[in-house]
Amino acid sequence: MSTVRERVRAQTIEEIKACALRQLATVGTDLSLRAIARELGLVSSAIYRYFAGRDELLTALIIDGYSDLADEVVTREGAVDRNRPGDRFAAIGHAVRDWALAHRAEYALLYGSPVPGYVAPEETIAPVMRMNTVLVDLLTTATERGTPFEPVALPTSLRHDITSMLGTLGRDGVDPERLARGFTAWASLFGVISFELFGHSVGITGDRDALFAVQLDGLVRVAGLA
Amino acid sequence: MSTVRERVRAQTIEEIKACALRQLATVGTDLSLRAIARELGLVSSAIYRYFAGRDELLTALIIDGYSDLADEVVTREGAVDRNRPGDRFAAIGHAVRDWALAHRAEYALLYGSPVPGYVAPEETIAPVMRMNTVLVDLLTTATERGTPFEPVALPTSLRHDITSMLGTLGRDGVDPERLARGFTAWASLFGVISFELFGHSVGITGDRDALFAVQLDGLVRVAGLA
DNA sequence: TGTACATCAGTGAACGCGCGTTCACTGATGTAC
DNA sequence: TGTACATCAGTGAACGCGCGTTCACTGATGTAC
Repeated sequence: MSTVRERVRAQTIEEIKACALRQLATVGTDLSLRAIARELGLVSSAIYRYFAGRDELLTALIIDGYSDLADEVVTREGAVDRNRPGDRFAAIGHAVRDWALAHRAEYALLYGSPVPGYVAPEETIAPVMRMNTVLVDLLTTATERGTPFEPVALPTSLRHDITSMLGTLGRDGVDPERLARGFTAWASLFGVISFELFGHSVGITGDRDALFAVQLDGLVRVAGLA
Repeated sequence: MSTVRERVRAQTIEEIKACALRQLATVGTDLSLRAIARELGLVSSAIYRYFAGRDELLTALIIDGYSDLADEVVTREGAVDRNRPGDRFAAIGHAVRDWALAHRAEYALLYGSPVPGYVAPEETIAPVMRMNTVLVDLLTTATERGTPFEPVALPTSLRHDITSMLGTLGRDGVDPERLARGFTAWASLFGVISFELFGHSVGITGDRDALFAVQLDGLVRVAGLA
């Protein structure tokens, strides 16, 4: 192990990413390698020792973002009684929102408009999956415990697709109807958070926390976990 | 009325905006005045006869976007029985989604991540208000008809803020609880649509229309309008 | 209807800027014997 | 422990590019008398 060099290298990579995030926070999604190099006291071409180009850096940021968010969500949700899926959903909701408020630029990168010209490579799938798994786990528990949920009439095509997806995940036990409801709440959660972060909730109240708590209560109901 | 000149001018303005939209669709939010001029066969400085700068063009696009969307929503919702708030909400939902699918770039401009460095001027408030009014109108009808909704315990600060906002709008009749529920469904609607458009719903089903219909059904329930 | 003047669309050159990426290089850090 | 070589971080100059905005200008369209 060529420890010294390797440790320094890993550290520089972290510095570059941290700097990129700071830039995202001020300038938005169009980040500049030259500006990063400048801020780090490097010459612009030095960045290429660490990342093959702009897109590779973006990919690293996205992967880190999903991973960081998933970590947060998993630990916060893990602190709640496993047998109370509604509480678990609420814990997830608060975790996502808190993370989003603390990492606005990263949140926008993950859940805002796609970055023009950038196509996410396959490596990003795994960390996204971690997030999805949290939801599916919770719905699995709800299924096992027989938590009642408001029924939906799924058209056969949809029911078929969802069932086969659940099969792929090894979760045949979960009702497709329950998953449909759960996914609606899931997408809604990000909608509610994006509305707050992107400035569409202005003028309603100054007490953002209270508003979110009430909204989350509504979403737990849609998910059929109240 | 200097008709000829004025008509040509108005037409050129429309051409510039149309070209800008086409650019947004391919390149994303960072639009280039030079590229627009090029495509229109103009010299880059000519644009300044029509718009004071990039930001003014962006503002025009945003205002047009909200207006166009509001038009669509208002007409589609107007075709539904006034006395069925649930159906009205569903009509709104479908109208927003159809518009979003047909105007992806514009939708991202309005409801995606904020454009870095751009602050929306006051002129954008009015068209946004038209959208909000559609929701409030619907909730007013629901109130008048006494449509039942799932109760929420609003903390006093929130209840106070919402009540005073309703007062400002001249809608004192609407319960703050109902508005909270309605607004949750409203934000959720955009969340569900953004999820689909921004690629977070991949892998669930190919039948997007069916999925949305089911999700919308869930949202009508959150809104307490089922 | 005809002329003198004002308005305004569009030109073309120039300003100063920042960007991503390449390339041959220096010099320090690590490795093998 | 000491030397010869390989690896690799960082340099600095250069490439070709596109951008927003300004300015003094030409020439056509409109207006007033």
